[in-house]
Amino acid sequence: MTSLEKGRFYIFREDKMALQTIKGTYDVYGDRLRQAEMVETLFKHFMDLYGYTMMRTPIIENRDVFYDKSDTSDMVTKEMYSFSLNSKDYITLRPEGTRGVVRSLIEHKLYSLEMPIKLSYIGSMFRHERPQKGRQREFTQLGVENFGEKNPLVDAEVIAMGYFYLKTLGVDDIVVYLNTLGDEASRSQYSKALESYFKSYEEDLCEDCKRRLSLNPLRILDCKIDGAKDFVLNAPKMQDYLSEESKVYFEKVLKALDELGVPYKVNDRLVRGLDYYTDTVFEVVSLNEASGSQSTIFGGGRYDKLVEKMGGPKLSGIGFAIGEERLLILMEALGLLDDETRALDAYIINMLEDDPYALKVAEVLRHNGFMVKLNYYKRSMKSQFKSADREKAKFVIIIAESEKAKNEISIKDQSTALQESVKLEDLCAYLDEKFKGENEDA
RNA sequence: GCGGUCGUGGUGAAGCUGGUUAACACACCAGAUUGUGGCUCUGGCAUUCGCGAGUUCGAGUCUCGUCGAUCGCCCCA
Repeated sequence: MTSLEKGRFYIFREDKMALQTIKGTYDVYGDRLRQAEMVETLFKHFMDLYGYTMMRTPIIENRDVFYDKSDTSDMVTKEMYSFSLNSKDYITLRPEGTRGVVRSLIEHKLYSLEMPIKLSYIGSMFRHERPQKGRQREFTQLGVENFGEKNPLVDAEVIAMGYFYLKTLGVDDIVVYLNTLGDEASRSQYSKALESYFKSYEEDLCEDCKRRLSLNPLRILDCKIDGAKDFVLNAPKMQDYLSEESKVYFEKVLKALDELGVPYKVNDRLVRGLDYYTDTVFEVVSLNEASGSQSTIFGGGRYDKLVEKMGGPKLSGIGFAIGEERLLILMEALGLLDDETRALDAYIINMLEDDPYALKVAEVLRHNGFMVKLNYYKRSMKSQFKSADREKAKFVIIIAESEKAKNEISIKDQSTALQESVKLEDLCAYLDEKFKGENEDA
């Protein structure tokens, strides 16, 4: 076999695997796409209500936008899709949205705008993880970022916005968890205290926690294996390491949420995974079993040092991201997604062969705002009626030689089964009249 | 990255200890009904069981590999 033959063979059949989506990625179409767009449309509406500006940043960024030597999270250390085209400059598929927005904020000096700066985004994120329900390698986040004003009212507004967004979608079966990690100094102090405390129990820790001990001891607190053990429950408490300022700040956030009617649970073992969080952190968890083990619908927190760390000015920030696919899984379980195909206004049964006449009628109707499909090729009238049923057409229009000769069409109201003849030039007015009546009834 | 389960048509699936025409249902197409559907009846619809190799006289059924899905760990949205 020559290399050319081999090559051609390869392209067409030898490796069939090349013809499927890569692991953890999916094609989205039809009902599923409409549902996703519905969720996104409401999100954009909420952004208008709360004064956020939508933003699109590139899906690929320089690796350093995300990569930070001090960052211990798995996301940064082992889940990023990074590659290099010249073995020098590394490019990364964004694993999250916040850092791209911060990069943009710094690059374009958006911080000269009036504070707070409210930005939001919708887009694909990429993480190289083992896929499972609610966890894909390419997934969609709806996120918000709020910069430049450190104020408990801002925290409360951000959390409330996310909560009311879910409420408006009809989502319940959720719980909002809140915690405060304190400022950076108290967080690292606490972290050290935990490390030395757990050091003496090292033998009793699970394998994962042994690893966490030096990496991020806070995570031991919410470990599923060790979390319930006595020595973990008796570990030093965050509260004892918080500055008075942080405590007061957190109290104010809680009070504002009470005022707004946002239910929440304070969970002092809530530790967010990304290293840049400080002070207020929160997540919304689904209690529905359909969500499986990936039950966090959205999560976020305050990140007052991130902008500065990335080379920008001292600028506080808070934000969250919603996992769109997880949200849709929950909504489906709650029966909030409808699969209704959109009903057609009219379906044209076309008995003419090789004649654009019916197409012309369809165009006239479409130009007048009616949703129309038509039959293009020779099929029995019976099967064309079946198509009309499947499309849930409100009216069926029949066009054959006799109609064309008289310059009219036959039109049948599917709800009443009444059929009449209408002059072509009167068709739009006829339908307008019909639909007007229908709307008044509704 | 680790462990468990699974992979048959457009869909849901049957297929027993390997045996040779791959059930059944829904959907779809055609006809009965040559310009009128949603009921009924009749017929059609998987050269093939994710992909590849092996064992065997013979594999959808066994073995290995691989790809994918799923559940849990881990991680996080």
